Amino acid sequence: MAKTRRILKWQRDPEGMRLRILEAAKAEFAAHGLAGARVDSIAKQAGANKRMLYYHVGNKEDLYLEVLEGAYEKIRAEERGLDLEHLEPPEAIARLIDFTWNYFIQNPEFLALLNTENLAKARHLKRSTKVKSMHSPFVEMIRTVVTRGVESGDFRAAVDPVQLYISIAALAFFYLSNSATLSVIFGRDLLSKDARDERLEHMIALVLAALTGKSITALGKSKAPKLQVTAQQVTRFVVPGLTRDP
Amino acid sequence: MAKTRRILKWQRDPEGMRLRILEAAKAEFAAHGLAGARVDSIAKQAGANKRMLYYHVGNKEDLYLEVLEGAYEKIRAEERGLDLEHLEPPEAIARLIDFTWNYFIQNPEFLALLNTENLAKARHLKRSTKVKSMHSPFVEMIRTVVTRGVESGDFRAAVDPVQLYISIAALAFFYLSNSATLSVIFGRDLLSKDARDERLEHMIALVLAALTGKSITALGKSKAPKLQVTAQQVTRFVVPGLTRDP
DNA sequence: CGTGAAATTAACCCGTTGGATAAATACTGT
DNA sequence: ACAGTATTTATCCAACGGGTTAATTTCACG
Repeated sequence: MAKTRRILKWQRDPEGMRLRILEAAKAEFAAHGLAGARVDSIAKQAGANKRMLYYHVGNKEDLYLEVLEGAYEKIRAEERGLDLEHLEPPEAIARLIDFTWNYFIQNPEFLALLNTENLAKARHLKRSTKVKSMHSPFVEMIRTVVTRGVESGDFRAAVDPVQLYISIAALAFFYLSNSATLSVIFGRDLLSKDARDERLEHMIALVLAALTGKSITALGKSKAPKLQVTAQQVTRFVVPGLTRDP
Repeated sequence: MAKTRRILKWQRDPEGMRLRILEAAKAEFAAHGLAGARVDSIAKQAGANKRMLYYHVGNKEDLYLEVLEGAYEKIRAEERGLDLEHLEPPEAIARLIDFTWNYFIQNPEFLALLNTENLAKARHLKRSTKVKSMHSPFVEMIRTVVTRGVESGDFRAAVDPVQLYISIAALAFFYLSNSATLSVIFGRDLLSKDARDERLEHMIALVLAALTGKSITALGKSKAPKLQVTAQQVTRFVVPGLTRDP
């Protein structure tokens, strides 16, 4: 026949479409922020029509909130998979730092989304019951690790787990989130493989030195020999596929 | 006469106008980011007309870059005023942390502007010869302080001054820049006076403990007496409000 | 004074953008 | 097959927002 046989034009795929929309939205919001994101751009990137966004998710802000919630869900899920219970306290902390670092490296949109939400003074997050109920397991993990460390004598002093958690996140987050401006200021590429390795080593050395009182190498001077837990060991242990973009 | 005597409508003030425009632009860009900022809003906030922005500065991006450069100029100027040469190494580091912390607290727009610029992958900063020539004096200050500290025995090991500089900035920057989302997540106000004091103490304790090897109180437990604090005590002391909201 | 440049205002232009409407097409169950 | 609903497409639009044009007013200087 002439009219019906014009090749199938499209097929239904609600879930798939929804996922593609959210994925595209995540990329767009991460790249341009909330105000800078373009709804049409998200639609095109999702291989869809703008109308689809409103049909499947809602308006721009709904879309944004859903993306944000998804981002928190994802990191919380991965956090739960990291059990530090069976490790010696210093190794547990090193592992925690290593995880945080690599998660941020592999999920740069997460950093951008958090910055965007903070620019908005967490306006959306406050309205999200979902996110507020997703507690990070890290605080409790850290608390028990620190307690164990103090009791075993590995650590000299106790730390508020929330402060430590924030500090570990800070050391990694700031470096990566601000790598663009910092690279310009310092005139060197902070995202090169060497620079990243050096940074990870420095962070682990700094925190462990503070906690244990033992000097770990030279506070993160790269190619250092392997006394105690070196960053290389940990890195090799946790992160096989660290390489990044072209 | 009826027509000429209608009270003076406006007076000339080029420099003043320019300053008010830049001040208003700083506030607007800091509050909404580059894409979210509204040119009309800046004009109104400056007590001016939109046309004035273009007359005195240039288009939106010129305006933004000028604001950004001004922000860097300001912090660099204050940094230069801080001489750490005559202080004992540990005190110099503590002073540096204290300065960074308080500067960030008193200039929150600076944090927002940096985040905005990083979202733009430092696109504007790269084009700014002005900023690229404004090196922070801190890196060299830190280098000499660390060297002195190692020689005097105050510090156990040398650190890359750039890494240390970034780490100090990170500990303060992340906490403040992300205080909105963190406050929601942890269910407590991280910007209260007590919380801020506690944070400052923690940062100083963390860095100095790592550098000197000596345990400074209990890694930043606030009003705590100088007895070695046990984990239980810390837990009880720090975590009263860890339970989550409604 | 009065005149010309500098500073400021008022009004308009026009592409963009978030959002809405309505029509078309694919599936599902019967 | 067929009806009814779920999904998708094709347009449309009113508001917004950056930028411009042109007219108006102030002031320094002769």
